[in-house]
Amino acid sequence: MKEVRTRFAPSPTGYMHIGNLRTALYTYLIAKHHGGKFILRIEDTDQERYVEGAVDVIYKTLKLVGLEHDEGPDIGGEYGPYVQSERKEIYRKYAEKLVELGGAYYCFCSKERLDALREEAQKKKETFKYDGHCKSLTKEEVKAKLEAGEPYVIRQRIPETGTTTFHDEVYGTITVENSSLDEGVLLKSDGMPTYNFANVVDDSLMKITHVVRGSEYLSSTPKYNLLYEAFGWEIPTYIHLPLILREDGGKLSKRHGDASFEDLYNQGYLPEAIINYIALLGWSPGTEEEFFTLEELVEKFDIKGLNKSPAIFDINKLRWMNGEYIRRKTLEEFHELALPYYQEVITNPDVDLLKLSKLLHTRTEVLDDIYELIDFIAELPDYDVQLYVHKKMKTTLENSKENLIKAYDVLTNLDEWQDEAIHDAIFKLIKDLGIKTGQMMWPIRTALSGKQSSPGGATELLSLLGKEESLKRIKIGIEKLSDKLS
RNA sequence: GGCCCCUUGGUCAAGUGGUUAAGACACCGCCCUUUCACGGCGGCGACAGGGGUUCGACUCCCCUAGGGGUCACCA
Repeated sequence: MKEVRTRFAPSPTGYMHIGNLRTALYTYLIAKHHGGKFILRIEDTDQERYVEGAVDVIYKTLKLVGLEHDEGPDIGGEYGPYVQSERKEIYRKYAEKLVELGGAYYCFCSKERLDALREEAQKKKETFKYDGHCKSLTKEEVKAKLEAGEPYVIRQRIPETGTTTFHDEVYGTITVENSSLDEGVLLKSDGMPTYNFANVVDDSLMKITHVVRGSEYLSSTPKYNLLYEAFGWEIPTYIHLPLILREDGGKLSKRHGDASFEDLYNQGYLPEAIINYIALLGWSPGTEEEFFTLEELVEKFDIKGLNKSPAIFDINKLRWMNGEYIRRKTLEEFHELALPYYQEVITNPDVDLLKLSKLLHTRTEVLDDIYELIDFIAELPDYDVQLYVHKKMKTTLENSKENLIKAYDVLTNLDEWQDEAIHDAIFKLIKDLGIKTGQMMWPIRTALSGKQSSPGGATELLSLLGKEESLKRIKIGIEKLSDKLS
């Protein structure tokens, strides 16, 4: 069997949404599973959509998630160049050859004429199809127009009758009427090819064996087949992927502000978690496992597990999975990830950051959660005293105040500010007073955090904030309660 | 609208003629517990509808409905 070669061919829009990323992933997996090559090609034939720095976004993303390509613009390869705008002459040559072969023809129709045609079709509620106006131009007429310097495009010639059939690995065999196919532009008047032409030429020239792309290309695939046939080229194996949809069922797009890989990454989603999650959107290993490294995916990936129906991107599950990835890291690894967040907001030098990481490790699903988790450490929020009242803890404004005062005394006299010592001192106090644990712990925790919930209980927070800050906050709590009660 | 594709719980998703129709997320409850989280246990919840085929359909066929894609000198 010949070497499997797949390609990921994004257009540089500066935005890689997760649908694109998943296509890249599957494309990579298919190649690597068979020990083949994964090629990166930049499809920048639309000069108007050129975005500065967009190619770098692609490199950066692929690198972050570990999808290393074997050939591409940055590393070269046997079949370069790998940027379509640099292959302009190649397309022209093949377009002209296709005209000779009878698979295409020159078209000199103006934009105005085309627009009028389109408008007319719309009025009659018909699908627009080029009317073949220039199809019957004689060789001489074409030559004359060309020599006169008239702008032109090259269009694909499609049989008026018959059907075209292609086979897709996931969708099966699909047949369409040739009469339903539009004779689209292959070579634009600026000399650049359209995607429809460039992808076929490049895939063939670059010896791509498996064409992997989103199912939005399913409806134009018959035209590509006709092109391959006209050139006498071998038709690749098609693998169309089901789309990933937004929560509301629409297609993912930049316009709708759908999260790109970059957005997710910046919010603190881990690349490996993102990859793992999207691998499972549209594909199933057929087992109950759901945690996979890239290497494992390479090993387990099988086209047979691909789904036909579109999948909705569920940020909720990604969140959970990301949290799972975080929890599976060692404390030290997590600490390293969290440190930059701490440094952004925490100025109190008494705070033991490693201890903080211990508390946040199981409470962080996405790194950005850390901000909200630690905000109270930097500054005690201006909380409502009603926070002290907790039914289950059996606390009231009155007993909270009393217990806080008692705790303040005990803690003030505590010299050894260590977890165990703090814990023992408070529990001794609770025992001496004969009250319920929560009646002491809840007020302390509340005074320390000023929040309904906090990462860690009273003991942890006392230890974390340090003696000085802790006493300060308890005092504030006592004052707040006194004010309210007076 | 034409053409193409899709249809198992809110979401992902196993299932390929005979199953109590898995599992995961979310949600709910309980346990653990000094809040929250983690963890443990349990619960809710689905084969879009209608016709066939068959001894028997989630599984095969047809129709309807719903959803999606595509109809550019964008990819």
